[in-house]
Amino acid sequence: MVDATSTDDDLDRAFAALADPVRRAIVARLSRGPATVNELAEPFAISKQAVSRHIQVLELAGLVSRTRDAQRRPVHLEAARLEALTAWIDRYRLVREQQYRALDALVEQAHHLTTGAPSAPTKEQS
Amino acid sequence: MVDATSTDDDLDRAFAALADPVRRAIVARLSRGPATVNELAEPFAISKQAVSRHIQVLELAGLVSRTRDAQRRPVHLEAARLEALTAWIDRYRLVREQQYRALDALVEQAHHLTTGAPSAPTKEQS
DNA sequence: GGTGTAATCAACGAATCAGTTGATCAACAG
DNA sequence: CTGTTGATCAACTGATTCGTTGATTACACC
Repeated sequence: MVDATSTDDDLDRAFAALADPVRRAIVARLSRGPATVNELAEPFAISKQAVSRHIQVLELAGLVSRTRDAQRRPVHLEAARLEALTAWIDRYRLVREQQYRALDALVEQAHHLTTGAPSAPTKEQS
Repeated sequence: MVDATSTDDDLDRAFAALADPVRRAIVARLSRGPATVNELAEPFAISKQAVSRHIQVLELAGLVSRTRDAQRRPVHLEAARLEALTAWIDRYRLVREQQYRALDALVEQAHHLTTGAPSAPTKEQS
């Protein structure tokens, strides 16, 4: 099992890496198996160098790794880092928000009561 | 019941929003209930205006929403968008990569064979 | 009205990023 | 050795981002 707690820097790089449609497409493509830079660059209307840089960003984020085959450098997806991201999100997505939502309204009311102010009857401004 | 398939732009903004330790800390804090800008700004060594902007980024990403209470603007976490992110990741994290990993080595071998080159005397998979 | 508080807007500088083109490196093939 | 292919490096530009300070809006209390 992978270390569930990534450093801030790890998360920074990983989330930032996925904040780009080209890089997400590369991840999607790699989930179906490894590919070379040329193969990955083909679907896009940008230069091969740009794709190479995108891959480097993904690699620094730990989302992919590169092996070696002669001149080729097949890129592989690193599922572990993806799981680290879901691990982070899962900590907060099962939110106990709903109940607090109602509580928030109560606190608001309480504030008006303690300050003696009448609770505003449907704020409308002009 | 949120649309499980977010647009590229939605994902861009959401992932980018989480690619910052301050904003992630805000999300973490909000998972324990709504808070005002001042409350959210307190733990950080940056100006209140900067935090306000961070919240705006999160809001544009659909990760939080703001209600209204007099001068205060309590910020609430939007769990739905977080789930949209895990939904995207989950599509690729259960990767069939491992099997392709081995296949990759085979393809490499095949390449050497078809080109008549002697393959490295290493790979042996029973 | 006037004061104080919560929050945003506006303008600015420093830093980072995505893309480009041109040169370079490394591994083959002849 | 020469040529070709796969891929990266280097330098440059335009756009975006993060933080700052100063001014401004919106509301509440007196």
